[in-house]
Amino acid sequence: MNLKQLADHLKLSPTTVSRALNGYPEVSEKTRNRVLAAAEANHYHPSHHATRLAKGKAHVIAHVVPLSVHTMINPHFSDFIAGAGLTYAKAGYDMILRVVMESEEEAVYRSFAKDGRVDGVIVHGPRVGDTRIALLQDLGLPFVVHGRTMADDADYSWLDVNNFRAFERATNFLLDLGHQKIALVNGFEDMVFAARRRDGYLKALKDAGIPIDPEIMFSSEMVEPQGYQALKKVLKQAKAPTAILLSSILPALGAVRAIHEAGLVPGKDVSLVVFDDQLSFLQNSGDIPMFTSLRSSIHDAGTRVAEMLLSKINQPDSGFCHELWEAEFVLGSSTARPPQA
Amino acid sequence: MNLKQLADHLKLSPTTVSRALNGYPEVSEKTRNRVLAAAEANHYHPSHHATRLAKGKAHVIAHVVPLSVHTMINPHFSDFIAGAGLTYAKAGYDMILRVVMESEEEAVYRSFAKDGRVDGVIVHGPRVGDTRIALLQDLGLPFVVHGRTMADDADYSWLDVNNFRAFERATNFLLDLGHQKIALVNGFEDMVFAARRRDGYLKALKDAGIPIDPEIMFSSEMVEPQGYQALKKVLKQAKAPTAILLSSILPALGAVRAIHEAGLVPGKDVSLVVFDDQLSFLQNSGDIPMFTSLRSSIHDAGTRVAEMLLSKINQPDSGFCHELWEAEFVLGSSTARPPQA
DNA sequence: TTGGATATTCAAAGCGCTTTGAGAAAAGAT
DNA sequence: ATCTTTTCTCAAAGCGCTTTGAATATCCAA
Repeated sequence: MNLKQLADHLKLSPTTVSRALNGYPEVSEKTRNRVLAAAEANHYHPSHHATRLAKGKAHVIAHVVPLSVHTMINPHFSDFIAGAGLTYAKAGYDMILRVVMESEEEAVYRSFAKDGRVDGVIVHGPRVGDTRIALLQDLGLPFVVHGRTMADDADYSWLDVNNFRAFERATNFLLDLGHQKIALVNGFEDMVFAARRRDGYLKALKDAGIPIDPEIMFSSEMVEPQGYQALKKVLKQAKAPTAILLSSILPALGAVRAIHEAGLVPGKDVSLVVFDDQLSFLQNSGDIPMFTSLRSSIHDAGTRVAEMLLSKINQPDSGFCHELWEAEFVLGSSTARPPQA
Repeated sequence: MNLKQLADHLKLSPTTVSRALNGYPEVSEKTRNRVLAAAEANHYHPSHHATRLAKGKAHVIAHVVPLSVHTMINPHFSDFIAGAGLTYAKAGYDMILRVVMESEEEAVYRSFAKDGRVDGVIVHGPRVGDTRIALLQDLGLPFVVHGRTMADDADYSWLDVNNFRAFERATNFLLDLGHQKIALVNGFEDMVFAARRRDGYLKALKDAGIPIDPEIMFSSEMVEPQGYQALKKVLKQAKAPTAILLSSILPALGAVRAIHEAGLVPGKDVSLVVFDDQLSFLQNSGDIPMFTSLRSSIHDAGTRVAEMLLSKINQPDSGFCHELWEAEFVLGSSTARPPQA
């Protein structure tokens, strides 16, 4: 059943029926109720594509997910999506997830900008020297970035966590406890967030006059085995680090595993500080959480980024919006003074 | 630039341009090349909604993700999506992810069926007594189920892992090693896959004449703390289980943590067998994998389910397709004979 | 040279909705 | 009772594409 048929059935014009359905004021209450009832009774649902074509708006947001060599979706991503997706759904928007090879990403954005299938996109995980932002600005497709570039972040909207500060702070905390040798288990440092975290860590070390040791700095995919392998390597060193800074709970779990296997106790022999995205499936909570951490909800970030994009779409002329969230410091049971201090 | 403008610019009719672009034979090579070149040069991208309206097909698949009270997306889901999403993208389909509250799920399916916005849907995580399948059959919306119901699975397409067999086998393996007391850390048992796993476990115990002990059977969200808490509880029992069967690597990591904390060694004092979905961010691999497991790639399942749905959409009259995958048994280092055997 | 077959191109009618501009009906003012 | 207003309803023109059926060009054999 389409609009015309419904109109015929009601002996009304399509115009009136359309208006009644869409809540326009120039239709009497009596007629509106008749229309609404008939629509309900006949299971009438307006054709999505016809509506979109006529209105010129897609009511769709796209998340383009470039698959790297790993053919994986970052697990942090699923919580981000949960937050964003719920926001879209509430606002009557659909979310399309486009999984593409990295090489096709640009073409996808180009077609999105031209074919009107989406109203805007979210840019995930900006890399150092990322070209996507310039491209999107060029194309005029509304977007919000989760994260930001290393510089020039004034002329687009973004939401980011203060990664530099978080890691600087975490490092200082460990230094204050007396740790002198602190390892870093970081994500890929071509990602801006990881680069900033490294810089925060280096800044704190430098301020404390502690030399940098590349042997205890790791940078790769933030997964469980990453932490395991890094700790395996580090713990066998002559003068092993007494503290480890980790970029995610996932490698932290691997680190704990390696520490246990070495017959050591985390939070006693080796201190751990973790950046905690509050992944729903890896809660670090309780009265005394397992890990001392810097905490910032990636789920909430998803929600907020989605809101920012929707408001940008609905008020295209509003300025750029920037939010820099500070991670919350949470004392857990994974940190202590270094053993012989 | 739209089709008409492009046609005007080429001094051709929209008909011819459309045909040239879509590869119809009744247009000369010369003209086709002219059209293609002009489209390229002018960055012409056909309007998505206009195309869909005219063609009557959406070229979109929806995954409806009901959020339970937990407001989380199951992490297993992200790997499934990666596989499915890539398949859609290759076939020129879009994937929309609709995150909804459980209560709205039915309304969403109804509108999808009527408004033509999607060509088909994937049903995730069927529950015992699930009503979605009957609804979709009723609505005539093409769908494929990842998993299946407890009975009546002949009249719809599905892909499932033989969960019963996998857990029966895992239990038997532990029994053969000499374990007499085997705990089960399972997912929510209103989910069909979890119910089947439990049944396989119970069957093996029953065949071996071992009494069932509800005190060592757990059923909840498959996350890291689940395994931790279950093991905490179990290890303090007078006659603690010597082996644990776990439904996912996530709780298995929690279990390892609890075992370590108790001063015991996994794979020696306590044996673990895990169902391994081969989550990309929690690889259980290597020469000797950490966990003895039953392995079945959820990523591959996503790929295959997507293929099944696409072929169903393109050949609506083909029959139902059923695939039951057997999990692969992988011997790791988390199992041994029980301590004093 | 011509008739018929074949290869190309086109005008026009959808697809199902929204929206503009007008007209008819009802209500209020004089 | 007449003239404005205000309410309500409608016909028709899009939105940008595809597709049908017809028309024109081109080709070949007779």
